[in-house]
Amino acid sequence: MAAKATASARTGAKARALDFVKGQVLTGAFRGGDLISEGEVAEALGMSRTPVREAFLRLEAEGLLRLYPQRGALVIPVSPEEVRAVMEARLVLEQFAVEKIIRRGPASCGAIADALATEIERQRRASAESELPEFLDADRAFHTIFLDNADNSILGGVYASLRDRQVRMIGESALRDPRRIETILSEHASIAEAVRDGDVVRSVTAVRAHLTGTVLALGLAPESVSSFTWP
Amino acid sequence: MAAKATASARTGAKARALDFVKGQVLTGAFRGGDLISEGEVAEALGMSRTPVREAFLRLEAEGLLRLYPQRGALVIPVSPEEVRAVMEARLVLEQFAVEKIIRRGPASCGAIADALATEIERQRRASAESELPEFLDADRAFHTIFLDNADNSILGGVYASLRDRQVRMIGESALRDPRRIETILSEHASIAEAVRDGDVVRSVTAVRAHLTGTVLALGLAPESVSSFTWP
DNA sequence: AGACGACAGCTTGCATACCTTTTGGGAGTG
DNA sequence: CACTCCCAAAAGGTATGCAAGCTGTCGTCT
Repeated sequence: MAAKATASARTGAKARALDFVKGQVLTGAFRGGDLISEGEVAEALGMSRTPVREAFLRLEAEGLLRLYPQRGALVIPVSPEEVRAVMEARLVLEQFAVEKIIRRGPASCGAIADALATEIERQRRASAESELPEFLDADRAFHTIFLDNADNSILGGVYASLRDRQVRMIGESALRDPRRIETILSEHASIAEAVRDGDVVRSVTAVRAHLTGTVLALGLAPESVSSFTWP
Repeated sequence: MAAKATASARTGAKARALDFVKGQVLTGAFRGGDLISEGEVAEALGMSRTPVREAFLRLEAEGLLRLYPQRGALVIPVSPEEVRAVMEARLVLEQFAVEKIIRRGPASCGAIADALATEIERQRRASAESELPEFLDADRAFHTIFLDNADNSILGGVYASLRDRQVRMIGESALRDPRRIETILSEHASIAEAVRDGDVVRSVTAVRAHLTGTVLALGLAPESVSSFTWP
């Protein structure tokens, strides 16, 4: 549900307001701690407060804003605690999804591995051409594959909102280091390989290692993100 | 700080609308498949459409309604697939929480076990007096203890919304059988005991068994709810 | 100088009015 | 008899107006 950026004109003012505010928050144009008002955004977009109001409400439910009565909308500042919680949640969900997919049998493993390989290739190309947005989108797609194929729309929806938040808190900061990009590609490849082999333990381990790497790149203590310890 | 005796009146119309619609959906007064309109609810509550609209929006985000443009709000019918997804998600989250809590050490295990025991006692009393709402509330409290103590507000929030949905889909149907109540109490006791002992494997196993029991009581195939298979 | 209080400006909360879209039924036609 | 077209009723989408609440400030009193 996150990627409908360009469908603005046709889909009513509400969607436009939602995309706009969400975009501003995710890209950091609205910074954490900022207090924004409905009228402000409404005027900027040339619409009335009503659609903006609905967008605010939605974003509050998604955890990006906090609405203070009669005061305004606070862009929730990213706390280290929230980063930790998001990464931990991602770990739990991805671990679940990977294991479930693999246990479904070798047939589907192949298909998934193919999909993963496609995204890795896209990411490699983006990396070579220094297309950061494309790289990030491919990264998102890569990880989304698991949850999209885990046959659980509820957890899939939760995961999507997690990714939104993570994009915001991490941004490109963790990718400043070119070596990090290489590492990501390599870890992704390991995951895809383990999935293709249908090896549950290796796949889960690879996912854990990858996310732990991200946690480290964010400057957090790896122990802070506990989860299932595995056989 | 002031008393909230007049809570329903003091809190705005938005909250009243939200409580009303949510209540109607959860209790089944609005049935799955019903198409309700803003004006309808607004008139019933003696307020304008605006607060009702906001309530609808919120409930859509929570997964209870689906808004069709220019048509109305559909009360999402409970599909077997959704029941399965909810139970699977609960399993994933509770398993995560229990394991994390126990790994924190014996000290906190004791405190948690005490809290669990309190709720079990409340449930036992409610059962003896045939206070079904009280029983359900204690059940909710029992399970919520895990997620509330797992130090992950994000997953905690997800879990809370899951419980809401489950209440709606299950209702009291699964409790028609008095033997089921006995089973629940016994399974809860097993969980609390394993937690007190700080035994990870036994605790997780007990949680799995309990939720699997619920799945069975709902008439679903137990294999349909896959999750981590454990050592 | 410091503290207290009233006021001005901004914000949201809710109501109301108007516009657009959807849809269901009825008249007319093949 | 079935199909199509058209229109009117109804619902949501958006805009706007007004009331109420919170903040910060400025002036006055002690």
